[in-house]
Amino acid sequence: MGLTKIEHYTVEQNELAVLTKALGHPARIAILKHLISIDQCICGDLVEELPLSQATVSQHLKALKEAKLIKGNIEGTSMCYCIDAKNWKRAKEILNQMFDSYSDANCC
Amino acid sequence: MGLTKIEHYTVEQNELAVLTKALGHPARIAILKHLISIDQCICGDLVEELPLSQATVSQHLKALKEAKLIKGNIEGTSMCYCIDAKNWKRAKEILNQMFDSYSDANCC
DNA sequence: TTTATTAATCGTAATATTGCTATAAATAAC
DNA sequence: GTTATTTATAGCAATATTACGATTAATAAA
Repeated sequence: MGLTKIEHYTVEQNELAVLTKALGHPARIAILKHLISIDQCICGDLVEELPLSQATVSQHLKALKEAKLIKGNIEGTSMCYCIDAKNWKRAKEILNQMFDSYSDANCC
Repeated sequence: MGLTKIEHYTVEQNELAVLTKALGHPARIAILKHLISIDQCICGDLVEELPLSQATVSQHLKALKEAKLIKGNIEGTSMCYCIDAKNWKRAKEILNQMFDSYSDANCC
């Protein structure tokens, strides 16, 4: 089928899944790390950083934007993509909430 | 194509991508949360918890196992799936390493 | 106005994922 | 041995993802 029935899960579960799914590609990880390392960015730069075509990089940027991990501002003739500070923090929080809800089990 | 060329990225980037990709489905998030909440588990229980068939749950468990987020031990006639404590900690660490490498940019 | 530059989108193809039913394999209970 | 129980796997169909080249749209430069 290939169709995830999101209505069967909680809002929280879907939020975490959407977030991690957006992170789940090395190119998108690479984009985020690059954005972090240089503090700001335009897409042209990224295409040179990545082993991908301009169209593919644009698609990955769109995915990151939809997950609100980055935001894009028009900067004259090009786009300035940046980490979305607010949602970056929230992403970290909800992930750590999950990680921290586990404390060594007494089984296995 | 649908084929990610992992050889074009760093080991670190691929590790993060593999981890987050494994987390990127609400059913797998739900499985992890359930495992955490009850400290131990057998698959039979899970099938009743989730809106999925036994076969599909088994597949998701396999994905989580391959990402080393959980481990399965044979427990008599059934399987005992648990959070993989060591790798759970590592997962948290490498994700936080990324999250913490960002500190509010001075752009946008 | 014409010509670059930049980034998004369209169309396409290959591969992956999701999910099911049916089946297999392994053990436990009878 | 036969029959349940439990989990994994095979096989299949539908949808999603990844990636590309080509095109579009918008602005800047000439």
